[in-house]
Amino acid sequence: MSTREKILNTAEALFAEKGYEGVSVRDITGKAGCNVASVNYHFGSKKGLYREVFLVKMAERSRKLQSLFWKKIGDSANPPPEQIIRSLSEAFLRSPFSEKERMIHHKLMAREAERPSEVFDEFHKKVLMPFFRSLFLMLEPHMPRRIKREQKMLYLMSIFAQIIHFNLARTMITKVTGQTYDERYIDDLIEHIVRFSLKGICGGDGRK
Amino acid sequence: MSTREKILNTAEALFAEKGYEGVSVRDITGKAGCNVASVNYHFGSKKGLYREVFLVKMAERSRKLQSLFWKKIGDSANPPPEQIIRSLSEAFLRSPFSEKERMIHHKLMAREAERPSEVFDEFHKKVLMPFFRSLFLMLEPHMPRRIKREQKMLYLMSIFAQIIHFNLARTMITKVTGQTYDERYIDDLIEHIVRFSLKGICGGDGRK
DNA sequence: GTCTATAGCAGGATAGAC
DNA sequence: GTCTATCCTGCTATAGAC
Repeated sequence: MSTREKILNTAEALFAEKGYEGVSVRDITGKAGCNVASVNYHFGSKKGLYREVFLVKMAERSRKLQSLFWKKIGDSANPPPEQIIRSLSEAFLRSPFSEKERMIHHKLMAREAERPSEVFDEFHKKVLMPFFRSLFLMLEPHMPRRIKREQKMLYLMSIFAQIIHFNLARTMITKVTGQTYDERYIDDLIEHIVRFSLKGICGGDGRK
Repeated sequence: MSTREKILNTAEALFAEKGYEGVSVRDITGKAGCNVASVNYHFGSKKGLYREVFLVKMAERSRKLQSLFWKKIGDSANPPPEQIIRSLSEAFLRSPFSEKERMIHHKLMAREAERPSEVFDEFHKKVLMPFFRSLFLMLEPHMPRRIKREQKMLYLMSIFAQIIHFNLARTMITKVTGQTYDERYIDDLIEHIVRFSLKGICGGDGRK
């Protein structure tokens, strides 16, 4: 792996773990096994490195997650809502990355959702928004008819709220439930999100 | 207001906005209008100040939120699930604080949920856990019968996931939905959380 | 209790050898 | 491209006058 890549990988792990300000260039280069100057050589500045982490690593992973989702959906033009929600939950809670990488992804994403940096606007427009839009179009026919379009959007947000939260607030959840966060438990989580959200959106058991 | 209080208030606003590492003692004392040494005089260290912010300001607000919730519930021994969810959403999304203070509270809380500091354990045991427990006891009878206790706990987590997320990811939500985050919209949010979660928990319209 | 002054160190960034 | 050495700024914390 090139120095550039090593820095990129180390940096995103540390940024996710401790936040941008919580990490120094020396932390990164130290852990990556190269000298302090290399960050400035390759990325211009610490800020430039963060930007690159987001626009390269995060965007790449997002595209992978999205294509995994579409693979689960298959080529059905009109998939049942249960399949949509389950595919979404599985894509974001289980695969195709290591659990460490999944955490990195969600932590960085949540941080940007909460306090967007300059990079986020571009990322949002190019990567997130198109995906949200097609999800919404698939789910919208299954929602209650009478409510407004803006309120319908919230149904989608509620699903993501759970996915993000169950990925992030892991420490709190294990404290509250007393469960360990293993593969077995993640299956339970997915099952729960599907059951809860399906009823939440469609009411009843989700069948029309 | 005493210097001590001014520091405490300024500090929590800044910690919430930029995170612990993103804020310097100079930022805090500068904005609070006192000298740099005052933090060390009153709180021993920057860490001690953070600790105090959490154990005093956060705990205080949490107790207020919880007692507000109980007031909304009234003295009914067995309130209907809709009332529980609505009271919860209203307590955490609307009142009794300014919108700025509500954001402070949720940002600090989310940060601790994600990456707990030394203070959090104590806070969790004393403030959060008892509240979760009584909420669970009230909601549990309305949940599907067949599932395990640990999975039932997740129903409660799903409600909090939404409350936290709709408070925090405001920037993203306004971007996605195109809505402004005013009082009117918050009413919509509460209405949505109640509708979605009630169906999610009980299925159907929530009536037994 | 509040201030100034300063110690002592860690931060990001750069220059220049190799 | 990679390294060391170094600059300078800004950090936390403390000493000591008032």
